This record gives sequence, C-alpha cells and structure tokens, in this order.
Amino acid sequence: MQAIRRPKLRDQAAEQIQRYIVSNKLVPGNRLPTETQLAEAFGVSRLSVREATKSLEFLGIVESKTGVGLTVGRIDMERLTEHLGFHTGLLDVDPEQLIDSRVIVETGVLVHVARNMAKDPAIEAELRALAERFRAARDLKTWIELDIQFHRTLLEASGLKPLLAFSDLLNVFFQRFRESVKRAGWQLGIESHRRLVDLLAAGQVAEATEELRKHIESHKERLP
Amino acid sequence: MQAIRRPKLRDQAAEQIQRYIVSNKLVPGNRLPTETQLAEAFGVSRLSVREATKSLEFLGIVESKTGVGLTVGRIDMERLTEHLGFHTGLLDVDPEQLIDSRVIVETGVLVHVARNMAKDPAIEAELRALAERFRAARDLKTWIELDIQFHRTLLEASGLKPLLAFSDLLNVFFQRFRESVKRAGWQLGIESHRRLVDLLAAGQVAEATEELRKHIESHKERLP
DNA sequence: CTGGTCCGATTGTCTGATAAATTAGCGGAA
DNA sequence: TTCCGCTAATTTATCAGACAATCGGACCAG
Repeated sequence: MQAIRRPKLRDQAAEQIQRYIVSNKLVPGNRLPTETQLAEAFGVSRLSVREATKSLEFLGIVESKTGVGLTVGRIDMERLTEHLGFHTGLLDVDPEQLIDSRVIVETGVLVHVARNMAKDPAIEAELRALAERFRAARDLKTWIELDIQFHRTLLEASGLKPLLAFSDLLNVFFQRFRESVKRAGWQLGIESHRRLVDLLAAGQVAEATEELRKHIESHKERLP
Repeated sequence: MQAIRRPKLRDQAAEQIQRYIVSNKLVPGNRLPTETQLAEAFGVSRLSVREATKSLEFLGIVESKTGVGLTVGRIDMERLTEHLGFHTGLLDVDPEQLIDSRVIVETGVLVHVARNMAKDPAIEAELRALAERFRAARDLKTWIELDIQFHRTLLEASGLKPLLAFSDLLNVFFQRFRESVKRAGWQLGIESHRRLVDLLAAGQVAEATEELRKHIESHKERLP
C-alpha cells in the first residue's frame, strides 16, 4: 500500500531550489535567481516560492537580504543547536543529568585544552587572568558572570566548536543552579578555578579532571 | 559600534511560537492555536505567522495538516540529514573536531553505562544482540544503520538525555564519514563493538574507553 | 449500529498592492 | 579628477482579502 497525498507546492519548490544549487554547483555566497524569477520558472506563485525559501533560510541553506536577493548560505551547528536543543528533551530534564552531562563535556575537553595550552601561552594567560578576577567579585551576579566566562573560555580553548555550542546550550538550563550558590561556595570556587589552571599548565590532566569533576558535581549538594 | 537592524517579524513570530511551546510545556502531538489566532496574538498578519510556522515545520518542530491545524512535531534525523547532507560543501564543521567531540561524548558516558548495566541486565542483552546482528550485515547501508543504532543505544543506556540529543545532532553531520567506510572497516567494527560490550559487562571502564576511542578515531584515517 | 452526507474549521494557494532596504548610477561641489 | 550625496531601480518584507482543498465530527437514513 502506498499513501496517496498531494505534494505541496512549497515543498516541491524547496526541492527544486536545492536541486538548482546542487546542479549548478553553487557554493556559499553565490547568488540565486530572484523570488519572481523562481516563481516563474517553477510555475507557481511567488508566495509558494517564498515559503520555500524561508524554510531553507531557517536551516541556513539559503540567505536572503532585503534589496539584495537570495544567496547560498552556510550551515553551522550553533544555529541548529539553538533551535533543536530546546526540543529534544533538554527542557524537563533531570538536574542531575544536566550536571553529569556537563562533567563529561568539560572534563573531556581538558586533554585538548592542555595540549593547546602548551602550544599557545595566551590561553594560560587568559584563564589565569579570569581566575584572578574572581577574587574581586563582590556579589553573586558578578561571580556567576565570571564563572560562565571561565568555563566558556575553557571550552573555547579546546578548539572543539561543536562542544562549545552544546555547552552554551547547557548553560541556559544550568543558570538556576548557579543562582543558588551560597557565599561559602564562592570561596571554594575561586580556589578551584586557580588550581585547575595550575594543573593544566603543568600538564597534569588526570588531576585537573578530578578537580573539575568535583567542582561541577558540588552543585549536586544543593539538589532537593 | 553596534549594527542596528530591524528584527524581522517572521523571526519574532517563530521565536514566540517556540516560547509558547516551552512555557506551556507542550509535547509532540499537542495542538497549537490556529494561524489566525497566532496572528492576532502576535499582532502581525497571517502571512508572517505562516512563514514562521513553515520554517519550524521544515525542521520538524511543528507539523501542520490541512483541515486540522498545527501540532507540535517530532524531529526525525532522517529529514534533517536529507536536507543538510545534500551538499557537503554547505556544511561548515571541521571533520576532526566532529570526531574528537564524539569521542568525548561517547567515552564520557561509559562509566554511567557500566553502572546502569550492572543494575539492569536488559541493557547488556540489548547491546549484545545489536553487536551480534552486525555479523549478518551484508551491505554498507545495513551496517551503517546498525552502527547508528548501537551507538545510540549506548548513549541511551547512560540515561543522560542531553547527551543523547546532542549525539543525535552530531550524527547528522557524521553521516558522510560512515558512508566512506570500506569493507575492511566493517570487520574491525564488528569485533570492536563486541569487545566493547564485553569490557563494559566486566566493569572494565578504562579498557572500554580505550577501545571506543580507537573505534571512533579510526574515522580520522579517511580524512584528506 | 452502520454507512453516507453535509458543514464548519483550518491550512494551502493565489492575486495585487505597499513598505523598507540595498545597490548602482548620476550629477554637482571641492 | 575625486568624492559626496541624491535619486531611481531592484528586491525582499509585509499586508489584506479571497477562494480552494482537506479533514473531523455532527447529523441523518437505513
């Protein structure tokens, strides 16, 4: 058996546009015909073409600028994570799972960070500067901002963009944990960040991993 | 300097719809307001709402049926792969970063998998059954399907939903690597999967980690 | 209870028009 | 000449209104 269904015009249009890109071997940045031209070529109204291009644009396959026209776009993962992340079950997830996920991602990149650190002194300098700024933090808000920035820099230093994007996403949901950090927690955090940089600079990845794991898992203590 | 630009109505509409889904805790299958209602609520024309919903529909975030209405959708990876993988040049992810990211995520969950495995025998059984089915794989397509399923089951067994979602996303971009696996690679893969299950069942997480790392990193050999 | 028919709701598509943004070209001033 | 600002043309962005296609359920006849 085969389900019978009327193919929707905009889907056909979207398909044709993709085919057009492929068959003309277009690369990101190249121009596409105008909406009106596409509509005439496909034999549909401009509206249908428009819905097609808007869909493709949402994915990043094409880009459109007012007064310019359509161009072939470049797909990046951050965009996808942004739209898909909230949907795939991240929202109502167990806080403990969030913490465990963060541990895995952040400790996992440490070996990459240590390697890059050995090659580029600027990385150590940046992390160390951040760790120092924690001392000056007077209120929770500042402390949280620094904490986020520190961990983000860590991910960035690994050079693994996919994980950085994912980590950014995790942070959105992690926010509420950070806000419940008590003052006593700060002090520990300050020391912990500094020790982490020291260990990484010394190439002691295993010890650094353990340090970071404890640091992140400390959030579990505040779970109900 | 800050670039000023007028946010497009349809983008705002798309954002609002997503926010609506989240704040009302809607799950796949739930009804959304009609296009007209959304248009009135957002204070824009039905067309703008439409372009937003069509974009979201393209990603699978919502579904629309003629005569029925809008419902929250269920994202399937096939659809994404179909649209994203149609032209390699459009994907802007460094293959090596992709592989490294996968290594981190998959090896990271192993300790969780081993722990759950000790508590629930069904997990080992499922993984072992999958590993066995590899032997019967006669063509690349089947092999790839099994490989995806095996690794997904692994992630699932960890119980960490955020990482599972992220892994699904990684797989979209990973598709093209798998397709270039040579027959010789299969054989190694079959053995590797079986060994992995053995090691996990024995609680030898460190050894399992090493096994899995090699397995995934073997893809690097085929990079240009 | 069964089957068919009709009606209302909702999305799908079209037409035509106007607003907003960008680019290219022209003309004038230094 | 060179540079600046203005205008016009091009293209997307958004709107309004209309009609067709499709689906679900109510209703009715047997």
